[in-house]
Amino acid sequence: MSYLTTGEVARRCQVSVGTVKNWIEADQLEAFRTPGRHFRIRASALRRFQAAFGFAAEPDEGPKILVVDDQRDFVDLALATLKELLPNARLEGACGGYEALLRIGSFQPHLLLLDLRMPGLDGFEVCRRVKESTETKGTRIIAISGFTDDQAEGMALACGADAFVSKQAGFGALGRRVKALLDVAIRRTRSSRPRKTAREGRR
Amino acid sequence: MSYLTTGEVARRCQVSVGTVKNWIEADQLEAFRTPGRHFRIRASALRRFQAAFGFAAEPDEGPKILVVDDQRDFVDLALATLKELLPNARLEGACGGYEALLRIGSFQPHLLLLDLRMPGLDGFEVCRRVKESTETKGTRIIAISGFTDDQAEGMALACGADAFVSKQAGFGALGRRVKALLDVAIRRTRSSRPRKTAREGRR
DNA sequence: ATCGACTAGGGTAATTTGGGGG
DNA sequence: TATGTCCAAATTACCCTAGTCG
Repeated sequence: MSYLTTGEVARRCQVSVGTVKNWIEADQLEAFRTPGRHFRIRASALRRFQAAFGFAAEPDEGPKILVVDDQRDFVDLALATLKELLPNARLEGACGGYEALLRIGSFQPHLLLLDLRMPGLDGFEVCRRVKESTETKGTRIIAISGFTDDQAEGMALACGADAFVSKQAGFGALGRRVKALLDVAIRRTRSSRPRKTAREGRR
Repeated sequence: MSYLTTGEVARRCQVSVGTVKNWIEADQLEAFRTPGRHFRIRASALRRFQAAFGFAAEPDEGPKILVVDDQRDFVDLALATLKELLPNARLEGACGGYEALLRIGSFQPHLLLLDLRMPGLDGFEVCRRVKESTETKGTRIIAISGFTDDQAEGMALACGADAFVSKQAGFGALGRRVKALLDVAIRRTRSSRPRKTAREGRR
């Protein structure tokens, strides 16, 4: 959360990396360098920059959270509970791994609550795929398991999960994890400008 | 797609860039500037503008087609070929079943060209899931197989595919199928001519 | 020490700006 | 009044290789 690279700034401002470097060289954006001459930008410096140039972020509509479990009961329960904990969050649910992938694409959540043990496409695989795709790799993932299963935790983290919580820990613990990770997930942009835009402008 | 340039707005509204700048200067369209004084328009601001001035909210964008195969070679080939057959279609590709599900969610194509034989998550399963979800069940699917495999055709149709084409039939046959199904998937496709700036980025 | 992912730096191409005038 | 067009200069995007990060 504290220091950003030029690429991360570029994604947030929807601009190329070279442009960010121009801004830095023109002293419009404050930055310092690592010993290897790579730039680092403080989050506070970026906020000042954005404020100065009207690069206001989208009116924040609140974080998006997707709950995934093969049991619809648990999904409903989690959605209801989270709605109280995070009144301005946008919540959706998916039942099973296949539906999860489809919905991740359409909903583009900041955070995923992902049950590991699901028939068919399980949480480990979902985790791997989400972190593999450049479009969705910024999505934070909290892996959930109903078992006290040390192996599950290790495997989930190996698949790219950002945290692991057992269902036995209760929603209090889960909620705290969610809040902690949301701070990171919102900042870490999911770049939505992969295209070489503007040239293929047709219609 | 949160920030747009003047050129992108101009294309969407079918006016020239200068006109867009006039709108901005007249405070009819909200915008901010990059440090280099280039304008950026928030997508939400453009929506407000279009609503306020009764701008047609771009009904005619052309069909969206997603090509799915585990071999990137085939995906590239299909995209290049379809680009000629359907100049105003928006084309994207996905490599493998998992990436396909994610991209179906985000791209929301009208039509899917789906290879059946893929390692991991195969085309049959993708087919089933797409037709199962209420959000995506309207997506038309052309199943593709490299084998002359009568079983594949029957299985694909059982999984919900709308058509089956063997790779041996060639792109001509595939293209005809695509056009036929697109008419069903989209009611009308108004062809709008790009202005004289039709330019291909090649190098 | 290896490895993948990312960055710096530069050179070039493409787009945008702003103004003046159809 | 609103919009389309022409222009030079500025800004931004894209491409490459060597080097850094973790």
